Amino acid sequence: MSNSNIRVRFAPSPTGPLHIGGVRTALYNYLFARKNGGKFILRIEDTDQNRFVPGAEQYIIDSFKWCGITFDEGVTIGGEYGPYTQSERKELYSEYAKRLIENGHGYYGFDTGEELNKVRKEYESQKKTFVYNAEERKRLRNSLTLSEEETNKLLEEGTPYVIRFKMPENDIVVMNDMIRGKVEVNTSVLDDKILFKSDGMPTYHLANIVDDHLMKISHVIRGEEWLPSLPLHVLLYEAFDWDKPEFAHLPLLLKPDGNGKLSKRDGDRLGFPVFPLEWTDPKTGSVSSGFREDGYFADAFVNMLAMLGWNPGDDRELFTIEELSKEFSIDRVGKSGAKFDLAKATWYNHQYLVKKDNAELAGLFMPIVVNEGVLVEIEYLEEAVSLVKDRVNFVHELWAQTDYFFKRPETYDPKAVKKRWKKESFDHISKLKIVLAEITEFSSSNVESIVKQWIEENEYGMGMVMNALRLIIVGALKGPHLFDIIDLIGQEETLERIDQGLHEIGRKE
RNA sequence: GGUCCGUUCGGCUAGUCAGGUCAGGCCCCCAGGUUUUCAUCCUGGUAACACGGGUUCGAAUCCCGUACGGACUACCA
Repeated sequence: MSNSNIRVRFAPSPTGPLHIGGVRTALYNYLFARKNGGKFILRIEDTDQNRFVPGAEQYIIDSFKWCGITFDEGVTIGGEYGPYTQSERKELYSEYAKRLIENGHGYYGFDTGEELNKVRKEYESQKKTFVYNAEERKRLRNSLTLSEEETNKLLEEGTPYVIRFKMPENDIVVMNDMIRGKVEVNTSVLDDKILFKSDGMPTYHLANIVDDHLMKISHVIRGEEWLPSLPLHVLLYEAFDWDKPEFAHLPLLLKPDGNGKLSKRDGDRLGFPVFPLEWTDPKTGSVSSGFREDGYFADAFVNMLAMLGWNPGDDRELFTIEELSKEFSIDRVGKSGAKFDLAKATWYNHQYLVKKDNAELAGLFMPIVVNEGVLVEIEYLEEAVSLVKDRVNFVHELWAQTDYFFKRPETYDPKAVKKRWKKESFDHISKLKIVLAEITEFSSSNVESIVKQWIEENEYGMGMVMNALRLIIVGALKGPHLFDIIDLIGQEETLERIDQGLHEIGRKE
């Protein structure tokens, strides 16, 4: 299926780093566009001048780049519906706000923030909630209660004003959500939302509708937190007499323990990232961890995120972003919130790590090895990585599993010594060293067959000798197939480690 | 408080729209097996339809109610 009229957008506000819930929303938009042959647009909604955070926009762009989520139009790439930053479209919005006043769907409000707060407090003290609605607007300072002359006078004097939406009274708004189906709301519970602020900027509601219309957005796919404002948005489209896009409200990403929306605090508290990339707050200097810096692969991260709320309908769980682009469908997005599960995220990373080829992993591992003060050939690293990759989840865990490939044991695990270093061990290993020294083809399989044969001929007991040998080579009872280790470190190193081990551990009484 | 949304194993979920297999899979956890060690791997296991009504021969599935949870309720998005 391909439809060039399908156009979706992701419209973040540059108020800070993008949290993984936002990344998932963007991902679903991206997948929806790809699946349907549509266009994906990145628009920056920076209509709140007070909350602007330097670097946030760049962070968002960098995050998507890391994830492999690309845009067809938008900031930094352009397109025929630009500009794609709302502050650069400022002039547009007042024009549309005024159009609403002209056609009777909007009005000027002259109440100041302080006045309104005062009223709110009064209501609160009476245990009532103030809402600027059809009832209350009759008592407040606006172009509905003021005469036309008074209104014009105030306007001419430069009195600060806002433009509000004139919410219809007692009307049923019927909406459709692609995920939830039919939703109905009575307008009498809605308020007269501000569409245009006294600072000359539109609010989200106005800017969003105007831009979605002008940018010919066909489907609005966004977080569930927007569902309560859907009636307003639908009414706005109707007030402008514009065609409405389709709406899909995605379920929220929840904190792993308990309930509630996943937040930055949960990450700090439970020790996992909630942001794709590390973020340093420009004001406080505080650093928030990122999935990338924590060692997650971008493809694993994207896969994990995609499956939090969507599934293909069968048992498959591993998908590249390209595969997701072919399979994704809004129909298969769930209705309920999904708790972020760190264990599953780790599992995903493991799956991708195992699938990566050894050369790539060795390349990623090299800086860590160098940092440990070890100089080795990349080929040697590849061999080591291939032997242990299935026992780690992250590249940074590789060192703990491979350090004995690069340096001789500094200690010999006391527990292991106690358990596996028997009276006969010194004698066995001393003799075995002579056998090993005589082998000319020092390959894993050849050494294995010679050593095993030697053990059997001498009736020493496989476990007895092998554990002692492992202890001497590795320093502990861990690691992959011992003959693979011996093969990799080589004959000379093996013999030297035996000498060192015999000397260090000594005879057992 | 009000409005809206949601509710299947500990977590992610399939199954719900078109009622009818011991409610399936993955992660986690537990046990066993393989192994010279650890890990991997293999096998098996514990474990759920929020509750109460109704419709029906039959309900996780349709309807109503209740409970619980969440989101929203700014001149923020």
